[in-house]
Amino acid sequence: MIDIAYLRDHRSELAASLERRGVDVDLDELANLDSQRRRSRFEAEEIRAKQKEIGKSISSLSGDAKQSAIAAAGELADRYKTLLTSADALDEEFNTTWTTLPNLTDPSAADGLEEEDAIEVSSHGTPPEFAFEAKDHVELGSALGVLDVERAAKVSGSRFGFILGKLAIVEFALVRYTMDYLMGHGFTPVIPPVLVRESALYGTGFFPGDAEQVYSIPDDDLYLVGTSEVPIAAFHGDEIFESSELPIRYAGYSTCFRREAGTYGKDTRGIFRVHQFDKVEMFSFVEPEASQSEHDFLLAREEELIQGLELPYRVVNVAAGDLGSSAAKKYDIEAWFPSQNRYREVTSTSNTTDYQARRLKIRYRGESGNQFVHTLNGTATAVGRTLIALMENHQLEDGTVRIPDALVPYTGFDLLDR
RNA sequence: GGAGAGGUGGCCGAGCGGCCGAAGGCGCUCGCCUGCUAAGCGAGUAGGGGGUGUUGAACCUCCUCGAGGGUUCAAAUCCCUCCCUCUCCGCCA
Repeated sequence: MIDIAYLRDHRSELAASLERRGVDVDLDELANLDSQRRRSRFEAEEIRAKQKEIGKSISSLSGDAKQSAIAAAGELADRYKTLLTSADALDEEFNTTWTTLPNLTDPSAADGLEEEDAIEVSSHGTPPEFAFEAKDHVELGSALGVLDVERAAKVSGSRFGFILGKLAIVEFALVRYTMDYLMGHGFTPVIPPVLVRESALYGTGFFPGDAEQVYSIPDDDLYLVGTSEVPIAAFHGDEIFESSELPIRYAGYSTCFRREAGTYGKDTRGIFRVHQFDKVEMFSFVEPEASQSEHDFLLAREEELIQGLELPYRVVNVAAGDLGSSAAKKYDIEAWFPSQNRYREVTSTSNTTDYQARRLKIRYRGESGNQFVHTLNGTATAVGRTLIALMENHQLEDGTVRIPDALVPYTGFDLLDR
């Protein structure tokens, strides 16, 4: 959630940010509501202070004086209760709207509302030219017996896959490759819970906005996370760091679950868009002054990781209207997918500034008192899509796949074959 | 799943209707002292909201002793519900 100071003192800046995202909110009305709720709370507190003052004197009084003090305090207590109720109601009314507002938009985020409005920042490598009829990952994987989406449909429905044999080993290799690399850059590996309480999703900004994308376990009031960003961010909820402890960086490995509501008919082939996949996610807690450089740092890690896999890719600056509620700025890395003849997202890194920290109450002791940290996240390796990119880009004429040198120490083989 | 115990400040731990946002200890910070270190002495040390106000001073006030309700003029203290932790038993990767 955004600092309320923007509503009170920098309203035009806030309005401009919301407009860039295509969000329509009546800020004047919100500001009125804000001052109303503050006035209401002030009135309630004044009454309460009087009530407490009389209350304190009661034990030292006796007789009629005592009785009339109790009566007076009782009357004030009733008034307080009424005033408090309306102050609470106003707070709730205000928060209902305020917490749905997306983060302030970084001025350097690309303009536009759609995915297509993203601006290419750079590109690396060149798409492969095949001297033969290239296959897509489903054909390659099925023929090698390492990928089975048909039986997955039988067992679990559409948008699932079985990963088998050597391809499963490639997953483990990718994860270990990624972890080794990130540990060398100060990240602590984490395997977080994938079932979380509602508060973790609310705190990270996925609730209430994106609730329809999240699997729920109603019997136990738990939710399956769509990314380990959720449990890792919430890991330090309600904590106050010493500034000497920052930055703190985690590399979380988890399965991710996504309902993919509203994507019917989109990316239906293979395991490009599935309900369940594994991912290594970077997550940083930093001081506010450091968040921009940290964002660059995370992007650099993503680039080095994908370069190590010898995949052609480009980096795009995501458009303001496509950022999601918590990101102020976001870069996507899009790898080349030969079967689609275009670049598609494989990783993404967001600077969520203090948006999640404010919701989760994650602070640090700064020189001017406690303030909110900034949080950032970035995909290190999204296993499913990376497996596809590896297969499709490094396929050989006989339907086998070359394993890039960086992975061979982890796979123990240099060719994905039967 | 069954039986019991308990959740208080960074940590340990007292308090069981008002003088308690909370004794004491540890830790930490600052200062003093001892020519290092250890020890010692003094002071400080929870978070958040609102108001007056400065612009990164101060003051006033409210809330918070697991969470949410309730009783009372007054709740860390009494009552209810929930959550969590620990111990024992059972089951289990």
